[in-house]
Amino acid sequence: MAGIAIGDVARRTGLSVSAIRYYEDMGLVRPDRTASGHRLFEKADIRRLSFVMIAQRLGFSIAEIRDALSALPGGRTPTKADWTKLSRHFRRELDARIEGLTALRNRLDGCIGCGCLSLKQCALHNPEDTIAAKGPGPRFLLGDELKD
Amino acid sequence: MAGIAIGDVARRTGLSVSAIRYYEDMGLVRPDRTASGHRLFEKADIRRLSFVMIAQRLGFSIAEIRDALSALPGGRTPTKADWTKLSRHFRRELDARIEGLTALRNRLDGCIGCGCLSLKQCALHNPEDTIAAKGPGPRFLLGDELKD
DNA sequence: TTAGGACCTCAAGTATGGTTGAGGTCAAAC
DNA sequence: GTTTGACCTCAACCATACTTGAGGTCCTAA
Repeated sequence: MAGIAIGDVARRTGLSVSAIRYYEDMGLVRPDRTASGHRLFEKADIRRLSFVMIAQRLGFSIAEIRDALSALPGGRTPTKADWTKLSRHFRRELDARIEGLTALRNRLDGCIGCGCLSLKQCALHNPEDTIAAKGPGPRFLLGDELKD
Repeated sequence: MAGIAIGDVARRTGLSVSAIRYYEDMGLVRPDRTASGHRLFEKADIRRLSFVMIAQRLGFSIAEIRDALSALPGGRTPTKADWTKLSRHFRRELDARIEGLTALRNRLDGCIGCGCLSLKQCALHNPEDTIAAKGPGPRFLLGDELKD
């Protein structure tokens, strides 16, 4: 077969056509082209895009997903073992995020207990954590000199 | 005392001046003004902003935080009990998110086991979940008719 | 052969969470 | 009294993850 058109890929993944084109721009897929410029996808691309959707749902950014996908073999169609390896990587990352969030929640418990939520002794005052904080987070979690 | 200037609030919370002004625009704080237009904050606002920082770090959006803060009393300075109540609300939300993420991770495990990651029988194929999916997520998690 | 849908590119718009800069005012120290 | 730093507003800009629209081409079926 000669390849799958973008509309068919959209129907089969549930993605929008525009999102798929965007993912190509972002380097997540590299479809072939017909002589006239139409994209031609392979079945492996559908798996690839499904993986993108799952990873996004797990909270990973396009950039992170692109980095992870770059670990897939270039020359051949990825095997089940390749995908398993990739999934394990995400599983580890996910474990870390859940752990970080749980730790933060437990500290929030401590703060509920003491009612402080803004004192410098607060257990939440630990800006060095690498939790789920994505994007330009607060430079410090809590201020100091809060003696009210 | 006559109130705290925005620069002092910034120093005491670790927020930038521009972020504090942005938070005012978003309705998270409502400082008084001097006759000449300068913002005057109260100590309670510093606690409020500290709470905003914590909640952001826990992954909540400005809109969610604003909604939560609207539960605080309007006429008087919030008491420790008011803050505790608010924290418990966030704790419940956080529990739900951790739970959702854990469930998703466990399902990912199943998929690693079967190596599918894109088949319609996959346990990850459940678009009805209310997990950490924020923003305009994928309309479906996985496509169908993937028989490769 | 021609109508229609599906495809193409590129630019601009949406939302979130801010930062940065221009242009101007205010207040306290010297 | 004037200068300096902190404050003010408003508009524009950054990144992320896309969508939407304009203007045009391709392909298939009647």
